[in-house]
Amino acid sequence: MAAKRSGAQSKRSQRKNVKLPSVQEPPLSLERIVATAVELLDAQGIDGLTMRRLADRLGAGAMSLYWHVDNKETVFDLALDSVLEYRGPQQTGESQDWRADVVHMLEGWRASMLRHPWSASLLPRRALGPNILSRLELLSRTLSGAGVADADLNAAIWSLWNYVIGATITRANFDRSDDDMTAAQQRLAGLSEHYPTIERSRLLLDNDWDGTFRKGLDFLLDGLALGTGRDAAGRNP
Amino acid sequence: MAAKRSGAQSKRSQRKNVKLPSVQEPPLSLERIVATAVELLDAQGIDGLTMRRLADRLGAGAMSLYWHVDNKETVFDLALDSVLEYRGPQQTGESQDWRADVVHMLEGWRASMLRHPWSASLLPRRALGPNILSRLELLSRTLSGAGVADADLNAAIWSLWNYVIGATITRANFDRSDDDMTAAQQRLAGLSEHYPTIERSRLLLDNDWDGTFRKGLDFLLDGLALGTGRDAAGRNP
DNA sequence: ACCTGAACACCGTTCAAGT
DNA sequence: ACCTGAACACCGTTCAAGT
Repeated sequence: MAAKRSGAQSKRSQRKNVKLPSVQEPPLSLERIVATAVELLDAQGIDGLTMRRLADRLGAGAMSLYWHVDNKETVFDLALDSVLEYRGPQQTGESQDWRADVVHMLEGWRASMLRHPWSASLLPRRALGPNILSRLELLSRTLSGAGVADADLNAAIWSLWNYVIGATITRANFDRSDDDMTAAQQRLAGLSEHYPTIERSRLLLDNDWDGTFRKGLDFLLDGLALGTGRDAAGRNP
Repeated sequence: MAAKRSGAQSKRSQRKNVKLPSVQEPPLSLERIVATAVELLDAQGIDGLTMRRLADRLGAGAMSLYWHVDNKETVFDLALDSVLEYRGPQQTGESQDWRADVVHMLEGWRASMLRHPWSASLLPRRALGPNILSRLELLSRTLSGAGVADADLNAAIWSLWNYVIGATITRANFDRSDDDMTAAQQRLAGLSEHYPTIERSRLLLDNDWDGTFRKGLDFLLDGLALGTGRDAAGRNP
């Protein structure tokens, strides 16, 4: 092994030694790259994904990835889409409970993203892949079938999108820095004259994330259901 | 269009020369650092903020910042909070239109973040600063005064939070890569057998962002208002 | 067709040193 | 008290070169 004599300890050469020659890696492929990228993201977070580190984990030379992939952005795109995998609604027949269908799909979507906490923050800044498009299509069809007026349809879909995205990003991030939250609440205790209401309701200590997600979703769906009966213009202030 | 595409020429030495000796910079201070960081973020986006670049723009040596600031994270925290500045509700007296108050505050919040498109994505992953806490406190008080039951209060607040965060992050990011959206819609055109509903409703071409934001917010507030009259448990499926 | 190391132009941060 | 350059351990990506 070419000991590179780097300035500090020979951590690098040690790493090289660990790669046993008997365990011969399968050849690189897009699938392996993407799967390993997801592993790395799950383990180290969004800043932990490094082209060099990824190649290392694949047992490949640092620059080999660039034959399979244009750049790092592409790796993010592929990893994200692979994690949002969605195989349509379970039953093809007509469901009579549109609301349950919507809740089911959105909770599943949220769960997928929480399994890979880096994914939610990534989603809004990438182009929409086929998997999220499928979810949007299902949402659209379900709401339309439930009686949401055409003029309201896009706003309805985006409002659900916004809600899910916002909830999941918030949860995924607070999850990682949990003490931030309790620290914030404790700071609040000292400032109860400034923030008496959220201090009293213990807003920042509420960690029934699933329940709160569902409850807020119900508010939103209540509002959507309200509109289904009547003309879209006829809402009274 | 500033020439972003500098091949390998003497950009660095040129930059140094530009710093005229006659213009003598005021001394470094937290305020100047934060203000310049916001400028830089506005101009170059979240990846454009670099400790070295920031110091350069301040006319200071690269490492001078570290005397005023612990690390880059701190710069982000301070820049974010400075952008969310909030001076409470306009009038101290009781308002009789809680709904207008909520809409007003949330639209202002969103507008602040859209003026600094990097801020929305940053917000959920940082500790909550005093400015957002003020907004949450106001929200809490207003909803409570409007008759939202204590048991529903936190879910109500978080649902509005989620909605605003999700909407603003989505908008800020689609804004920056506008062609992604039309590209996606054009891809859709070729795949109309897969996504007929969102193809028909032109979901991805709807760029009345403000109107859609308001409409979805109204759905959510409709749902919240629904719950105010009666017991929280008495919602029929 | 597939993989590689060297090299370039960057990063954030530490540290000893300057005024 | 405030600022600095050199240095370290990293980055993403290009390129010429290897098989």
